[in-house]
This record gives sequence, structure tokens and C-alpha cells, in this order.
Amino acid sequence: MARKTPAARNAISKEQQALALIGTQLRRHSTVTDKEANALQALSPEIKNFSKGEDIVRQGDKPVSSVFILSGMLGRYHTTGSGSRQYLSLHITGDFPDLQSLFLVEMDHGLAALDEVEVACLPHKQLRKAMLDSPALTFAFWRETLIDAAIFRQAITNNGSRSSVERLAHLLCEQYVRAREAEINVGTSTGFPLNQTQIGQTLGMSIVTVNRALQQLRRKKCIDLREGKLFILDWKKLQREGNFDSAYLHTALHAGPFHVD
Amino acid sequence: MARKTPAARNAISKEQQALALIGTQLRRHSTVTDKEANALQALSPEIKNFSKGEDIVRQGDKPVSSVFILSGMLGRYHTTGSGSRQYLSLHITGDFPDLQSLFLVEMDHGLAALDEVEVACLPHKQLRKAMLDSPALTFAFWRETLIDAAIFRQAITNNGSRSSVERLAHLLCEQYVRAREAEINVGTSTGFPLNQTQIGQTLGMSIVTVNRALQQLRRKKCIDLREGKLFILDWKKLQREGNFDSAYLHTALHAGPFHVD
DNA sequence: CGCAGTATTGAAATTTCTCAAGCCGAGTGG
DNA sequence: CCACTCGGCTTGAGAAATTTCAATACTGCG
Repeated sequence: MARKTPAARNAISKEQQALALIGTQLRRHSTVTDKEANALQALSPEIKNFSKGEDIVRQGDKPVSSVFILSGMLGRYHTTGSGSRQYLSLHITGDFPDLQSLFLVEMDHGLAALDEVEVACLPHKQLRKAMLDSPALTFAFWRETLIDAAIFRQAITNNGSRSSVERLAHLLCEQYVRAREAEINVGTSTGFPLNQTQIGQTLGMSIVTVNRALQQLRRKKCIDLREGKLFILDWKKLQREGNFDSAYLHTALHAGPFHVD
Repeated sequence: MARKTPAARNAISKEQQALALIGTQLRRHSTVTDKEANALQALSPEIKNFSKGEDIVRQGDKPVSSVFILSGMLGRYHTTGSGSRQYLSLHITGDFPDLQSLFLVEMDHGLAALDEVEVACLPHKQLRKAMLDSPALTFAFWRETLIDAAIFRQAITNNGSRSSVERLAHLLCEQYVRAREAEINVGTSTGFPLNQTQIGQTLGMSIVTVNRALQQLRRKKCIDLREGKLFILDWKKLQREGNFDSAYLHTALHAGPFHVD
């Protein structure tokens, strides 16, 4: 081969890229000074790849590291008594989908790749060390988990008190806003690799109902969904259909970045 | 009256009691050394009472303090586009139902008293100061919000993929286990002040469905619910009915207390 | 006593689920 | 090149769960 040890060279550069991306992500809402940046630089993440459908962590596991998503989509899920799956949240580039395992030793849910995924694994030990060095970093990570919780809350309301079309529209709104925030959207489209069965497992609806709800949104020219991509055709109408108000995402658009005193 | 200035005397003692209770609560799962205890002692909580139905905080508010529950029950809720209410979580003695407002400036949900309630208000400024003094305290508070999130996740699954009877049984299981953990149960019963309408707003079910689900659980001699109290008649059967596994509550029963390195 | 809030019951209307079948495009092997 | 399979999408129709509407009790309280 012409190139020598491309794997090793890429690995190093990818780790640095990962740390930089973490900084960028935290900076969206929190103060990241030189001190915090240095604390981050002390981390030695391990880059891992997972293919569609693979589990990153399983319910009952006791992980010793948390992942940060570099690309692709991950989903947290419960497995119910009857063996069916309920997705709890969908995660994209820039998310920390299992940061809670830092303090909740045993996983109460699983984490699966919904697409080809690249993550940076951050050892808990290093994360704790970094956070002890920098309270601002602690607060920034904490805040990540709090936004997570706000998204969970919205999912409760979505599954609990909205009709099938509203639910679907709301989910798609959320995905698009989050993709924009993470700057992985392509114009008015973004990647959305779930099939209709998985959408149903996210929204607590049967595949048939998902299909019919999708058709309504398509017929109304709100969205299109094909080839693993979500296309927003009429954002305002879609928001109305889903009763969507992005305040709960606590993005910079709604409140200026948070600063520690 | 025989007693002089009982309000003033009680206020002081209640504040101390509140701080002691916070310590007890955190000790259930985290290390609270003298250092943390001292950091807590530096707080000057304000005791407040709310009566049934009152709002403690409203969606859109920007609170400058967080509450700690001394007695009674609080509920977090969303108000949907159509004006109806969706309860997100129920909180009891020893909970911090709006700790997230420390870092998420604007409330994305409301907090209402579901009963006569006594809370200790903890100013954010003081909390931040205490946490800067003690990383272990920070981690303990963080962990509180993470368990919150685990409960939210379970509610997603509950609202998304369980039948009406399962949902109700699961909710009651959760309430009872949490009451036991907080040591506010009375034998196999605990306070549960929600009426059937409110249970419906928690589980995303109509009041009629709640009523019928309740009757099933009563007929099966799993529980009784009257006078604002929940009576557990057959715990194992109730757990089975609700597919309930308490692992997600991350109580000491499931994993030893968490200790910072 | 009468009121207000809550619980209960019946029955029709509606939504959603389940079951079943057919379609379509991509990939495979003969 | 074509038949075949597989996964995913779509459609129809009956079954089931849940909601809605409406009426009736019950209970504590002024």
C-alpha cells in the first residue's frame, strides 16, 4: 500500500479531534476557559466504531467509561417484560448518551447503534479527575445530563398525551432542531436512520400507525422521509402539527450560554 | 396563648432539621463527610408552606432557588397546547424536585403542590458556593438529578408501551418503593393524595380508564386506594401486574452506596 | 339541605392495534 | 439475465382498547 500505518496515524488525530469537539459542544452553553480546556486535554479517549444494530452498552452492565458521539446515531432503550423494545432517546454527534453511568453504577437501559457510529470512550476515572480539577467542567457535564432529562420529560408528555400524528411531528421537530444545534444538518434535511418499526418503538405506536401518521405529514407537505434522511418541507406547519416549542431544549437560541459565577 | 413566638422558634429549628434531612438523604447513596456536612451547614434555607393545588414554580419562570421537600407531595407538569396537564413526576419528602433550575435557567415545566406541602428553599448562589467547596457534594446533588432522569425514562416506557392496568400498577409500585426508601411509609401503606383525574394526567389515561384499572387492581386484592392513602395488599402480585423491577431507582438495595474515589 | 368535588357506571364513538396480504427495491445465486 | 429472498413499506379490515359523553351516586362541609 502507498500509505503507511494509516490506522495509527488516524487514531491519534481522531482522538484530538474528539477532544476538540467535546470542547466545542460544551462551549455551546457553558464557559470553557483555558483551565477547562486543559482538563479536557488530559483525557485519553479511545475511538470505537459500531455498526448498525450493535449494542454499545446493555441493561445491567456496569461501564467504566462513557461515550461521546463523533458521528452516527445512538438510541437508549428499555426492554419490556414482553421482550419488546422502547427507545427512550435518540442521540447524535456531540451527545453524551451514557454520562449518567458515571454516578449510576448499573445501567438501567441499553445503548444501541442505529446507524454506523463512531464514538470516543472516556474512562470514568479520567472524567472524575478532570472534574475534580475543574468545577466549571463538572457543571458543564452536569448540564448535559440535565438537558437529557428535559428531553425525557418531553417524551413523557409526547407518549402520554398526544395523538399519533402529533407525536411523530414532535419527534421530527426535535430531531431537526437538535441536528441544527449540532450543525450536522444539510440545509433543511438531516440524517434519520430509523425505520418505521423503530419509530414505533420510540413513540409507543404500532408500525401501521406510524406509517399512517407519516403519510399524513407527507400529504400535508410538512416533511419527507426517505433513504435514512429527514427532509423538512414546511417547518412552521410541522411545528404546529406537533405542538412543538423548542424551549425545553435549552439551546443558545432560547437563553444565552450559561456561565458559572 | 401559652407558647410565645412559636413561629420564630419553630422556624429556626425547622431550618436546622431541613439541613439535617438533606444530609440524611444524600447519605443514602453518597459519601457525606464532615467537609460536606459543613458545606451544607453554610446554607440558610427558607421554609415555605404551600397548600394543595398551589404552584411552587411555573413554566417559564427563572427561579433563584431550588426546593427540598420536607413533607407532602409535589408534582412536575407540562401544560400541553390544548391546555391539559401532563404530570411528569411525583415527589415526596427528601426529593429535590427542581434542582435542574441551578443550570437550566428557564423552567420548562411547572411544579405544583399535590397536597399540603412544606419545603426548604435553597438559594442557588449558596448551593453553588457549597458545591465549589465540596466536589463530593456536587456529585451527590448531581446523582439526585440522575435518578430523577432514570425515573423519567421509566415513565416514557410506562406511557409508551404498557396497558392501562400495567401503567397504574407500575406507578403505584414506584410510589411505594420510593416512600419506603424515604422512610415515610406506614407499614404497607403510604400517602397518595392524587385523585383519579390527576392519576390520569400522570399516566396519560382518561379518568374513566383510571377508574376501571383501579377497580381491577382492587378486585385482585393488590391494593386499596382511599382517603389519600395507598394500601399495598399483595406486593408481589402488584409487581407482577406492573412488570415492576425497582433496579432503575438505584436505591441502596440494588447497589451499595456510591463513593467518590 | 344543598353544593362541590369525586367516584362510578353504561354505552357509543374513536383511535389504535393486530392480522393478513401485497408491493417494491436491493442483493443473491443459478 | 432472471427467479428468489429479504427487509421494509403500504394497504385493508376486523378486533380491541381507550376516550368521550352522559347520567348517577357518594361524601364532606357550609
